[in-house]
Amino acid sequence: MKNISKEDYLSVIFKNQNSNGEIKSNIIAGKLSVSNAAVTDMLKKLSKDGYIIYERYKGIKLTVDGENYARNMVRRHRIWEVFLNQIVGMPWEKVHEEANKLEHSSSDDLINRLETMLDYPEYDPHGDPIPTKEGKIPKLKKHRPLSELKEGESGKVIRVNDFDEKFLGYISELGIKLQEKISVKQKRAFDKSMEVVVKGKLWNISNKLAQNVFIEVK
Amino acid sequence: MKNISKEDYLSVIFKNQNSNGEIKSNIIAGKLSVSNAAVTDMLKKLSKDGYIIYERYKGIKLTVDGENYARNMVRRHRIWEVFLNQIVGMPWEKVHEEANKLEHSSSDDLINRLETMLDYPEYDPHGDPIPTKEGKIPKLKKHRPLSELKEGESGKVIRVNDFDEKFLGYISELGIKLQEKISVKQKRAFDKSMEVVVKGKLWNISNKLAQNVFIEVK
DNA sequence: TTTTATTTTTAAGCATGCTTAAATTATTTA
DNA sequence: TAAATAATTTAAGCATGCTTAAAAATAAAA
Repeated sequence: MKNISKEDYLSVIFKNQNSNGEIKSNIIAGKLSVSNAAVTDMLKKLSKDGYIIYERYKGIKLTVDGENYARNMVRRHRIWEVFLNQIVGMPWEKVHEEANKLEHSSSDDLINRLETMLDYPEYDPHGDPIPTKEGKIPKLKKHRPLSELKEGESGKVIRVNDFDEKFLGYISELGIKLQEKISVKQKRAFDKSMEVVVKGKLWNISNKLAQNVFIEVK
Repeated sequence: MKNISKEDYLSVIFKNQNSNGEIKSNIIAGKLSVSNAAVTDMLKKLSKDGYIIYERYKGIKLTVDGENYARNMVRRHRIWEVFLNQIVGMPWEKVHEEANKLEHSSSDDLINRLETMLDYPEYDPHGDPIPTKEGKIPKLKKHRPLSELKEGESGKVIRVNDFDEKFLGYISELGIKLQEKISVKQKRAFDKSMEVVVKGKLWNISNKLAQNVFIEVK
């Protein structure tokens, strides 16, 4: 019950690193809602612990140890999400926050038991891939944000961003869920909103919403 | 993720208060493996927060608020234990430690969902009663420690102490579990050890062990 | 290239929860 | 009841993880 903060920092670095495996301390502060000073503090500790390569004013990069630790945290989080959703019956908009707490407080043994019970799921309730015990991460099918679909195009929801409970609650009301088909009827240039059909119903959705729903590319 | 220590202190006070609802700071330090000074520190905080009545060098007593908080922690702990044991299939000697972590990291909503799923269990895997949402605590049937049974007596196991994983692992090897029948064949005065029969097998057990297994009184 | 703006770090400080050592109060025992 | 013992509290200090304000380094714009 000691490394909650460290674990959160490592997760954020892992999930937000760019294609070169780098991240700005800025981003970390934003995602964790702490000051930049707090980030600098923690970077020093993580560096001393051997989890990141860090040089002041320069880049931040996970070491192999850090990558392993972080990937395991992501694994723990997503397995809890599947468990809460499928076994406990908790709605998908609630599982993220609950898993955020549980991920720090469970043994690897428990996580592995849950995984076995769930028959080794590859994706969490939001469509994010679950790293295996060995560190493999299932590939996501090719996808693009709903916001980039053109008028007349349609496709299946393959992933949604899980950053905000209210966002997820809202799209649930529209009938949007994984594997659901969505068709774009009309796009309005001036505010980038769009009219879409879900389960036969027509909805007007904002660009911000559409940016956070991802459609499988056929 | 803030009140882990406070929650632990309240639980310990709740579970170890005497019949007048009092407890010595001594006991708390022992149960939590911290110094007496740490206990004094925390008592001041708990008092300031309105969870206990506390006067230096005098007694320690839970307020109504403190009692409610503590009882709910015990509820959370024991519901997790049942869940881990029955749904996840974790052996009883492991659930206590795991629940010790999870109890601080779950919403009341999750606890209530688990409880519903389990169909409102009254006892945890060690035979301890689970307080209801409303704060009612199921009555334990009358029982006494196995160590107090006389030669020739027998009865069913109704509760075991869960303080030590190794103890539980050991008695599992002897076939001791809830509802199991135990007969006392012989008692040795010099070290208070006893010979007992469990599932047709004869075992020699120490007084210390026998003090932590409780037998239903007919 | 120099100025301006942004990002990052340092410095000082705070709350939490722990430690050991010394002092104080309560309880036993002679 | 007085002395010895046990329990409890105070004092000083430490690590963690955060804050704001000021300083330093980097990146962007003129």
